[in-house]
Amino acid sequence: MTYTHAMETRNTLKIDTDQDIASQLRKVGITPTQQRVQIAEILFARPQHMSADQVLALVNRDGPTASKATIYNTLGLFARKGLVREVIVDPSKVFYDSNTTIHHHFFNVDTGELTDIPADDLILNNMPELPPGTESAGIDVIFRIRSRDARH
Amino acid sequence: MTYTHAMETRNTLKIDTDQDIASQLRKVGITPTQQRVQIAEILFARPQHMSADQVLALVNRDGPTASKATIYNTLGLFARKGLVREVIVDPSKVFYDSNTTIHHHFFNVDTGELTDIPADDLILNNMPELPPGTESAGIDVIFRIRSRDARH
DNA sequence: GTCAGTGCAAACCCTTTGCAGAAAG
DNA sequence: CTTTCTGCAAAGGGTTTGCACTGAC
Repeated sequence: MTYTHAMETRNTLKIDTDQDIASQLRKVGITPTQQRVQIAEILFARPQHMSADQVLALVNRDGPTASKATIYNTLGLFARKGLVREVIVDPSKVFYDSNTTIHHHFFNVDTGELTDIPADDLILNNMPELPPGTESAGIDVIFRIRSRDARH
Repeated sequence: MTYTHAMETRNTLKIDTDQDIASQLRKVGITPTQQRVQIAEILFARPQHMSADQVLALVNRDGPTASKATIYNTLGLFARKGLVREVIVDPSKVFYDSNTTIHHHFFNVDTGELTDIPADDLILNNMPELPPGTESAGIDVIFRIRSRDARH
């Protein structure tokens, strides 16, 4: 995923990039439809955290391109294939994180803002043994923070 | 909160215990109504993780005692007052943890089961600096696990 | 042409809300 | 008596579903 925001400015490059994305999707066993490519384009423009709603809004910024159902289907599919990471910190909505390298999060409970903590900024020692018959499906470390001036 | 499950068997003790709970609630600035005491009784019988739904079912096990709205109001109030900890691991519902000592969680994504990890079983080093203008509101560490035989 | 993917709207489910009645002090 | 709390039922809001249509290959 070497696609960058700057590429969007030139059409020929955009087409090339779409082809790149298409082959990336094929590589993980995803049929690259128009909608999926467009959603991937938005998500992988840079490492970011987006809700389904935000993806929907961006995809349809210049006229309707994908429906709500397709957004949810695609995000779920991408998550299952490991292209994005679901971040569950806010009971009201799921965030999709296009940064799939190991890292942690600050979550501002006042603003709903989610920001990254590089993996090596935090070290986990004495890792607990997993319960018998289970295997790891990921570790989430969330630092919940509050804006210092916020009312309680 | 020294209330234990065994106490429920004797009525006189139950009454005493209700008074205990009432004063505990007053201590943190909560008016001890019938419903709140009953909810507290259930939650603090032992350290446990319950969804609003589960609390509702238990409270009303022997006839209706509290409504859904009251359950949500009370759980939210208890959380604000620090009597329970909200655990956000499942996008579909919030868990309320009556163990407020520092600890972490296993979350089995297949079964929805939530289990404790004692704080000292895991050590966090190199803690990141909080973003300027913010203060901590808690740290959540969740080990997501899968039952080893589960289909993917 | 076939099968997978998409769109639409309705259904779902947990949670919140508005407001009248009940309880706490 | 006053203020806070509770109950009911309806509304809210993110997510899922059912099914006919469309697009990928």
